[in-house]
Amino acid sequence: MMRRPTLHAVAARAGVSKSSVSRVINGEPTVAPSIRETVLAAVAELGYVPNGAARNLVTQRTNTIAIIVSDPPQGLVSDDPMFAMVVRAASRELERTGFQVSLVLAGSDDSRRRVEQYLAGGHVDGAILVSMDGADPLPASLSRTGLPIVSHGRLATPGLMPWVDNDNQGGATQAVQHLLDQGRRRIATISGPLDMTAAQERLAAYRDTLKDTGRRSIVALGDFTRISGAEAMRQLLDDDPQLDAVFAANDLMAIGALRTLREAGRRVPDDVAVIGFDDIEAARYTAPALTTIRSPMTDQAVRTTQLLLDLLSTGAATPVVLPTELIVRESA
Amino acid sequence: MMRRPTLHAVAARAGVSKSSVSRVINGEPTVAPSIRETVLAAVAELGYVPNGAARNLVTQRTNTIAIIVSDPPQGLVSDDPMFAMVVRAASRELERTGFQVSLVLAGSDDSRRRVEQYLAGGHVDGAILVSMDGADPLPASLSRTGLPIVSHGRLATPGLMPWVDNDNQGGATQAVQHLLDQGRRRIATISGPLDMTAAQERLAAYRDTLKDTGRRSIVALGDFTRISGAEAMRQLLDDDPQLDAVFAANDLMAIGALRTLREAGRRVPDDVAVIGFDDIEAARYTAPALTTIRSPMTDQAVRTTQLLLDLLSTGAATPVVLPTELIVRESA
DNA sequence: CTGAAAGCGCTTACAG
DNA sequence: CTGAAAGCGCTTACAG
Repeated sequence: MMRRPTLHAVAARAGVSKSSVSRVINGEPTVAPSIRETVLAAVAELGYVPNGAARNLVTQRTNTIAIIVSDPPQGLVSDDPMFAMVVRAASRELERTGFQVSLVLAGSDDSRRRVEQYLAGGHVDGAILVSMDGADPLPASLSRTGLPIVSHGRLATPGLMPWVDNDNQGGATQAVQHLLDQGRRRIATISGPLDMTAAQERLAAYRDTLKDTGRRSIVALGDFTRISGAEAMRQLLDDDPQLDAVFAANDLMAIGALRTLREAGRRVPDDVAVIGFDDIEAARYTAPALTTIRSPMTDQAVRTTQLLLDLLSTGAATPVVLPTELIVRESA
Repeated sequence: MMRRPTLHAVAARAGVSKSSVSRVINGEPTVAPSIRETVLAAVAELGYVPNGAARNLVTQRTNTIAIIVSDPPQGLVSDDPMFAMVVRAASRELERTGFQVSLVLAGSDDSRRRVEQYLAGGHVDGAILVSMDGADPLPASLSRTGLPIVSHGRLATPGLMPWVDNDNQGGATQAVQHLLDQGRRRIATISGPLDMTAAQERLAAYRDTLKDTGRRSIVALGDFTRISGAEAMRQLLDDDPQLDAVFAANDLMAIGALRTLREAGRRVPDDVAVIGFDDIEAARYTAPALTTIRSPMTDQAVRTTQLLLDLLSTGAATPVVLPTELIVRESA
């Protein structure tokens, strides 16, 4: 493979100094038009493209941002539309501002260590962290690198870094209140894994809202996947055959619950009302269509990215909470 | 922000030469144990991490692989489980072998140009290309960079680079044959966008299989999204109210078709049989559960990655086709 | 406006 | 086994 042309080669070809070539390449205004022209011609002829590593080394910048997804072993990330949303929205946003995206999936302890090395090695200018697990050591260790980092989602430990999240508490309250307004009496919930802040907040709001009306909580645990929702629903039906409503902490689990209810011969919403959380695309295609809480996921990812950009430029940024919205369809 | 320690600082601290520090860092065996120890101690004390840019510059390697997703404006990628699968499987696989992943979403002409610059700039050692659109100029232009690149999915232009794909033709034939075996007489199809090779191959197999039995084709066009499947189904019902089966070229469109059929009061599979393609997770949760063709998406992504690794090490690699499997559930 | 020179932080022959 | 020196390909003060 032929070696790619360097700045030096371009300078020789154009008959000017390397400094001048560099200035033209970087669009500096202080270059005579005649020089600019010959340089540009030489660049085109040789097919010159600046070497990234050399540039990074001297400028101490990389123009790349890491998206770090702390993926628990069970694989939250795998099939969750959230993952694609975040990656896509963030990466579009970053591209618009001239950044490259480096994606890091950190699952094992081992890979977590590598992320730290990676950030410490100066490979990126900043990072977006997606870590839902409250027990995850990554946020703390990454924050110690001193690099600008923002979190997509509130962190269990406050003060580590700025974050953007949707209003989990408000959304869950809306959901349960909607069920209450419909006259539902035995309202169960399928919670997400309790080491995730989003799951904690949604469960707490469910509990508080019911408590205010003197009703008791009926809780089954899932892990935000469809299958876990189906299983939790089965358990709920065993525990309390009389229940007439379920609030699933996300749409995926609601979809699983819908399947179990169908298999058990319960009609939705006639026998049991079901409400989810997130308003993923699939919620419009379930039978019956899923009533849910819209959490602005794409928007959240965009805001997270913007927050990072702010942090990068001003050095300061404050958390933001995005409002949710009740979307009434057929299931409740 | 304090400047991070350099090799030089470690050498000074340990009282040895930079060469020795470098050797220890890189695990070279030709280092006296005593030196190794003092160096390691100094590294730990100072919290030294090698600078990536400097390393890349001198070694002419980056240890990073780009995953380039050529995302058409309509946003194939957005909500398609395929996207997450590929990114996830490839990135896990690459991490295991010590590579970083750089994710590039190339939609616009503008961003396509930037990808080329990025690759030409020596930022990565190789790339995985996900480009479904047969008219996409990216495969050709990227292949010209001379970098090792493999394609996830067969390319319209042969010979550009090695690829991995599932057996679209075989799978579609299985699907239509299954419908035929059930005694279905008017079998329609919802095709994917015809500039994508997967859609072309699936449609061609549908046509060929029907032609062999003297039946006529009934085709509606979608773009691989749920909504397009719902719309295509509506049109199909208008055009031919007598149809008794539909082969959707992917599961997402089949899910859309299911909704339209439900709204139109058609029972599935009694009135109309529906079969999809891909066997995404959601196919198990539709009502009725979706009969489909399993295309090993995760497997495909893993194989694509391995192919790239082969190419990187041996300089040669040949295309691979993965077999599909009929998964019979309730809808057909 | 232009060029010569220094330097970014590493690795790697080359002597010893 | 160890160290001094050159060099990877750029940018950026500094003179002129």
